Amino acid sequence: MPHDPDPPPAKRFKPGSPFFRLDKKPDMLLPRAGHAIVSVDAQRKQLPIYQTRTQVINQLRQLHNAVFIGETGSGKTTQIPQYLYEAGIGRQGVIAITQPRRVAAISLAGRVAEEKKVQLGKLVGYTVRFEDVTSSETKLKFMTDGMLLREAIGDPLLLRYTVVILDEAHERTVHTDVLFGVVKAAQRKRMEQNKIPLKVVVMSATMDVDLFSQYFNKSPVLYLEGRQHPIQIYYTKQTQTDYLQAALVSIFQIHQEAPPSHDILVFMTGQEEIEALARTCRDISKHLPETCGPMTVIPLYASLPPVQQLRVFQPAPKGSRKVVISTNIAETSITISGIKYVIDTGMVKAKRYNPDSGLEVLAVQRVSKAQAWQRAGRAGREAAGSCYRLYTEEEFDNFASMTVPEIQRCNLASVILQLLALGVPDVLNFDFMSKPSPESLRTAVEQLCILGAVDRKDDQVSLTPLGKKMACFPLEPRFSKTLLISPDFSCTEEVLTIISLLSVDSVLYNPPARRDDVLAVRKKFISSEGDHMTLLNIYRAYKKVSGNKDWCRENFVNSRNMGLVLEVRAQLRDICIKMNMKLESSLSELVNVRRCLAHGLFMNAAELQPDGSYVALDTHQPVAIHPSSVLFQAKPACVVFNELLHTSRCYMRDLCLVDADWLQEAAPEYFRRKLRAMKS
DNA sequence: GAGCACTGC
Repeated sequence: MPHDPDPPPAKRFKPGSPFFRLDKKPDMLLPRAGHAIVSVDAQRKQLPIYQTRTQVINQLRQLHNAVFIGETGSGKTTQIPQYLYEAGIGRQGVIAITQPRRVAAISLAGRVAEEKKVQLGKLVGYTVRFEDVTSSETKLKFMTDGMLLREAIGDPLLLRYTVVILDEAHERTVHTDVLFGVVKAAQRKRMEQNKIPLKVVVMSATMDVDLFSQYFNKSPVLYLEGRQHPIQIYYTKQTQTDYLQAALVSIFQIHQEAPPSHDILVFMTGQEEIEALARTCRDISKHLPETCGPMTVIPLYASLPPVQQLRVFQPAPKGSRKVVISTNIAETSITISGIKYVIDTGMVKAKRYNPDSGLEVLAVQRVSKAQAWQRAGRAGREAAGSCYRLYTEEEFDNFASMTVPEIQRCNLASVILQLLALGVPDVLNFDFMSKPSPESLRTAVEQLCILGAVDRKDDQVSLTPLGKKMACFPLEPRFSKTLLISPDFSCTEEVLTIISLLSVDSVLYNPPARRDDVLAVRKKFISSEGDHMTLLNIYRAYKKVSGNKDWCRENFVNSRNMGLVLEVRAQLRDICIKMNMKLESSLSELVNVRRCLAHGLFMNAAELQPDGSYVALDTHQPVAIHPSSVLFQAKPACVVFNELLHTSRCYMRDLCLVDADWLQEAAPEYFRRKLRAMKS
C-alpha cells in the first residue's frame, strides 16, 4: 500500500480539489427514500407505483410478456405480484418471483406476507435451497432463480405457474440467463399445446433493456417512475495511476470538509487492499488536527465473519464519521443506510474464463458503466448524495456499457447438462439471450462427453443414462460423476463427505496472525495422501465431538461452513437414496476413496516430471502444487486436483495422491488420445 | 513458499 510513512500534513488534502462538478444525469433510475413509520396499507399506497396500479394491471392483463424498469426498492418487486393476485390474474396457478439471492427471496416473501396480513407459507411463501416455506395454498412464491431452474427439470413447461417474474434481470446471473430461454420455450410450447398460457415479466434496474424486450418478442417496456434522490457525480481531472492513493486522498478530503454525520462508502477490489487502506486511514485519522472529527473505519467483504459484517449497520459513535471500505458486496448484496458519499475506484476483481485452457482467472479489471451507476446509486438511498469517481470522464466513456454476462465467462458444463435434462433438443443452438462463444459450448460438450454424460452423433448431443443421473445432483458434473461411481468402490459415505466439503467455502479457518498455532493444531489431521483425505479426517473428528463449537475454535475449523457441509451432505445423500444407490462406507480402506476420486477427477490430473515440476495431463501445461496443500513439500508422482488457480503461477488446489494406473483404467481412450496429441 | 470478487442448486 503506497503511502507516506509519516501521516501527511492535513493541508495536503485541502487545496486544488482533483474533482470537478459535472451536471449529467445518470442514465439509470436511482433509489428513493425509505419508509416512514406508518401502517403497511398506508405504506403500500404511498409508493409511487400505486399511482400507476390500474395501468399496470390493465397492461399485464393483456400482455404475455412485459419488461419493467425501476430501481430495487421502488416497490415493483413487492407490489406487482400483489396487484396481479388482487386483480385475479393468474389465479389458476402460482405466481413465481425469482431472485438471484436467497436472503432477498426470504425477506421479500416476509414483507409481502406482512402486507397481505397472512402467515408466511400460506398465501405467500418462498423456496430456496434447504428451505421450502410454501403450501398448497401458496399463490405468491418467491424463490431463487436456481431453484426454479431445478424445478424445471421435473416440469419443463412450468405448468404449476401462470406467471413467472424474473426480478433483478440486469444482474444476468447464469441461472437467470438460462431461465430466460426456459420460460420462453415453455411459453411457446404451452401456447402450441393449448395449455394455460404463461406470462413472463422481466424486471430490471437498468435502462439498457432493449435486449430483454427484443428477446421476449419485442415486449413493451414499462417505466416505473421513482422518487429518486439526485446524486452529484464527480470525475478526476487527470487519470489516476494509483487508485489506492487516490482513494485515500478523497476519503480525507471529504472527511475534512463534510459534516461528520455524512458517511462514506469506498469500493475497492479485495480483502488485502481493504485491510491495508483501513489501517492507513486509522493511522492518519489519529494524527489529524482537532478541527477534524474522529473516523470509524469499517472493512467489508464476504469472507469476514458474520459478526464483523454486522458492524456496517451500526451507526458510528456520535461525532464520528463512518467510512466503509468494501468489495462489490456493497454493490448489490448489502445495503448500508446513511451513505452520503461513494468513492468509486472503478476497479473490480472478477472471474474470467478461457475456454481453450479451461482456466478461470481472477483478475482486477475495470467496472462497466452499469456497475459504476449501481455504485453511485448507493449514495442516494435516503437523501441527495455524491459520488467521486477516481477516473476521468473520458475514461468512463470508454468503459463497457454492460458487465459481460456471467454465462459468457464461465465453464458451461453444468449448464449444458441441465439443458439436456430439461429436454432441450439442440443444446448447441439453444436460444440464449447472449450467446456464449462456440468454443465455450464445444469445450463443455467435450467435457461432458469424456465424463460419459453425453453422446454425440453428428451435431446432435444427447444425454446418456449416467448423464441423466448426474443432472439430478446440485453439483458440478465431475463431482456428480464421482459420487455416482462411488458404489463401485464401496465408499459412497466417504465420497459424500468429501464432495460436500469441496462444494462449500473452506471449513479451514486461517487467521494470518496465528499461523504457527494453525499449523501446529492441524498437524494431527494431515494425511500424506492429500488434502481430500485431510479434510475427511477433520470432518470425522468434528462428527466425533458432535460439532462442538469450542472444538471448532481450538482447531481453527469454521463451524458455520461445517454446518453447511452437513446440510449439503444430507441433501446429496437423500438424492442417492432416491436413486437406490448403495450407501457403503469403506472406513479405514481409504485407498478405495482415492481410487474413486481418480476415476471421477481424471480430467484434473498431473504428473511429476524428471525435473521436479508438474504437468497437467489434460492440457500439458506446467502446473504447481499450491503452498496451501498438505502435499506442498511432498513430491507425489501422480495426483488429481480439485481446481486450477491462475495467479503468479498456475496452481493446483486440493490434491489427492493417486496411482497413474488408476487414471489409465478410468479413461483409457482419453489418455491414449492425449498421448497421441502430445506426440504430434 | 501463496494470498481468493460475488452468488447459487
